[in-house]
Amino acid sequence: MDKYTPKDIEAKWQRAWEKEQAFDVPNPADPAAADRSRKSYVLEMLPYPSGTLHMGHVKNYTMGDVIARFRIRNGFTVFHPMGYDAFGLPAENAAIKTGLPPAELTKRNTENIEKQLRTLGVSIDWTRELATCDPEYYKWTQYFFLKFFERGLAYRQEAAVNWCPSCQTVLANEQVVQGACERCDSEVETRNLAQWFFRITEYAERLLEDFKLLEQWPERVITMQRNWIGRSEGTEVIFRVDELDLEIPVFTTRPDTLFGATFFLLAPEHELVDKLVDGTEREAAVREYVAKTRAKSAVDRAVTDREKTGEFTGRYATNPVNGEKIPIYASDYVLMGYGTGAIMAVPAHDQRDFEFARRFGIEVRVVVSGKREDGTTVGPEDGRTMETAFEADGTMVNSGRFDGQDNREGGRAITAWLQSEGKGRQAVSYRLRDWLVSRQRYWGAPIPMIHCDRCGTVPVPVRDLPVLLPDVDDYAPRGQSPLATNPEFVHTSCPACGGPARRETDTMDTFVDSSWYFLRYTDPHNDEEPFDSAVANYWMPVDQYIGGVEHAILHLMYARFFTKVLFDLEMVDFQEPFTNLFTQGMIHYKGAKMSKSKGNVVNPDEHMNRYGADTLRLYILFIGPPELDVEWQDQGIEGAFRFLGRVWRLVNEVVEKVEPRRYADYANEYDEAKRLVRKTNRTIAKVSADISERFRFNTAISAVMELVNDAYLAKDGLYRSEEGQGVLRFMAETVVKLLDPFTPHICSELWQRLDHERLWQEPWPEADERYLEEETYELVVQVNGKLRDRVQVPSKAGSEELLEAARTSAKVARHTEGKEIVKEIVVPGKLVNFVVR
RNA sequence: GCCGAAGUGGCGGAACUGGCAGACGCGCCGGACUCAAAAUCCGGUGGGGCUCACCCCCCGUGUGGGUUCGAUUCCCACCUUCGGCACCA
Repeated sequence: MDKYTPKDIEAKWQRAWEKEQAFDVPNPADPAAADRSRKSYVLEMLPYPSGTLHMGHVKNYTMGDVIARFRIRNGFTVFHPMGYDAFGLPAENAAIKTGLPPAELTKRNTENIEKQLRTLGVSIDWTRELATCDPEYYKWTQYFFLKFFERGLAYRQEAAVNWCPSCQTVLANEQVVQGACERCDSEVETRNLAQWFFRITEYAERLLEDFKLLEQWPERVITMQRNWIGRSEGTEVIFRVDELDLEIPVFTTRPDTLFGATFFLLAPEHELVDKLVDGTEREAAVREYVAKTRAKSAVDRAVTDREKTGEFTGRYATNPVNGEKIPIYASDYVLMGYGTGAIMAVPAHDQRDFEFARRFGIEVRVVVSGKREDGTTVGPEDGRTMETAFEADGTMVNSGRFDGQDNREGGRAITAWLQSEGKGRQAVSYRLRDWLVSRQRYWGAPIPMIHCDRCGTVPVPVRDLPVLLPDVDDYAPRGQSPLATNPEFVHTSCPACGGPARRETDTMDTFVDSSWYFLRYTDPHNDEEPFDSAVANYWMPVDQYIGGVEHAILHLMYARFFTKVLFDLEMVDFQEPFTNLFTQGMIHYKGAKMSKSKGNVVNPDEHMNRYGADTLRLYILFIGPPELDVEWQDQGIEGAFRFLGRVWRLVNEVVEKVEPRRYADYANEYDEAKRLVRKTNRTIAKVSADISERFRFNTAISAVMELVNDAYLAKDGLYRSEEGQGVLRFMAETVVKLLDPFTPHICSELWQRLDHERLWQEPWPEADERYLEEETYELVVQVNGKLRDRVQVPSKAGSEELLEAARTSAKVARHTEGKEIVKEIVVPGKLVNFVVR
């Protein structure tokens, strides 16, 4: 018998798959009429080509490959494409360091990644490969930008935005983590800049609503998105500044406390702040406060336990419900980005307002009385003495004609009254903000807009797309896009009036690129349009999407948003891009997540060289449940390799000792043989269920290991009879068939040696019902819930029979002797329990 | 602070609807093969106790309670770890 040499075997079968175009799936001739019931779109999140694959990628693509191969063999037409999220900062930063153009560097990296993916043996339709940095691709990204612009969904506005001083670019809210840049961890600053936004807030309600279409999404991903969108219901109340004849709306979730508003706050950035203090004696102090706030970093400002600060504007707002005039302050605990940037402050019933009021000596007026959690009560006169705000529900007091009402009901009544008076209305507020998509960096898709002094901001006509990314000499970020340094790029003529004009020099956030790539796969070479709708409607939505949970909000929410816009544009006929989502856990090493900075990275290439792709694939799935974080163990992979060696020797021995195509009729087998037939069938059932139902690859693999272990123990006896040999051949073929999705190379090789061909097309085995049931089983016998004995009983035995069998056990008798049996519990198929006293 | 997930041998992890805790793998121990080693094959391996040949008993799934004939599984409280959000009015 020859040795198991993964290198040769893997190269051999990778060549075979390529030559046979085993995984290429053409589009149907008439996609609109084609039957969609047997198609399956299996997709893993596309990699960012950062040089080499890491273990997370290996896990991701192996999992996708198992699903894809399993579905192919279950008769599905599996659509399984691959591409590269090739724009982005790292390539640009590397370019700055090495001087190599990002395009060149990226090309080199994508080629390397492709090679690695092929070495890993994933079943990809390579004819559909794409890179988001190719002009043939980003032409259409720009096209969508124009479509969004047409619909008013893309707009440019000056706003306080997140600025990363190290990346020298603005960032979307989603890319700021705890006040720091998601990429480089630098503290993010706030700057007022004119930037491009996508109006994702307009889709907030639909993004929430359509969670109901996503039954197979992990609950936590949905929860994270739901929290991010942050819908809250409340009331908009209009306060007036009579002196200046101004109206300032505020949003509140507690209209019931309106009578308790004793002051009014504006975010320091609020545009009205200027107006309120202009030319007054408070002007200097307020302006200084505003300036101080602006200088504060996002991190500092987010600290919640620092003392409340603010500055009186000298103006008063009129409370619509009682005509009371309350002082207006500017304070930095009011955020410009949420609600209206202004709030009514009710210190008695909001802890933050309470702290502010105590500090500034403002009246605290209780308008809801009730019981605190600690049992003490808060009454109408307690405003002066209370030490914390009372935020719970109760009865309304100090609230004029609403006194005595339950506060929730009273809140509704107040809202209704405001509405009838034209002084307020029911309102919904979202935490979600519009998606900031412009970046002051080089390596991205140029935003296809032109600034003309006469016509304003004008879109580039579709026929002029793509707006090609020009060459520049210097990629270094200097606070404006490097594209601005290329005069030939910047200077152009206005598409509207023909006069001289300047191109927009910002590029798009790379999350725009990855918000529609799954659609381009369906029609990747179309140069007339981004994709043919009928073709996209045929393959989409993605039946199974697999990726890291780190994209729970960013990519997954943006892609959902994009799909909904495309639905509204009537380019697709579905509202959600990914029907099922599986989020994989991370691989830890030495107690921490693998990262270059920690120096605990395990390089997949090394292991592929040493043990082969099959071993790596097998181990990475065997290591633990795919959705959880797991710990990489260096010696563990050795075990996976040993197991494949065991399979190799077992199957080859069967090939040598058993004539081809010898199968026995197992119906009348002797015990030894029958046992292995049963085990084989049970393994088929277990592996099939584990793969299809819960992605439990680890237990599927261990089931095959058990079968192989049993086979080793039984084989020497079985070789001696023809029937036994038939059973062994059946076992060997089954092992190869079941293992194929995990370790396709060695399985294809063994399948060939078993005198068959094209395992990847072989129908998935089905368990024979007749062999799933045993004739007898081990009945557990307990006394008072404690295990005392096990007895063999016939499978068909009834309760009486089981009790009888249990009673005859000597071990049981020892524990029941001299005691009274008060109860007998019989669970057929499982156990008998005697309760004694 | 709020929301969510998870705590099981020396380690990674099993246990489907409440019914044999520790499957499978790693590591370790022992045996076979060998001049020897590696590889391979076979066996053992949660802790403690005992009048310890594998007979038997007790304890044991983060902690403390509860429901139940019976709880890793359900309920309550708490502790720890990880992830998300965090002055959102």
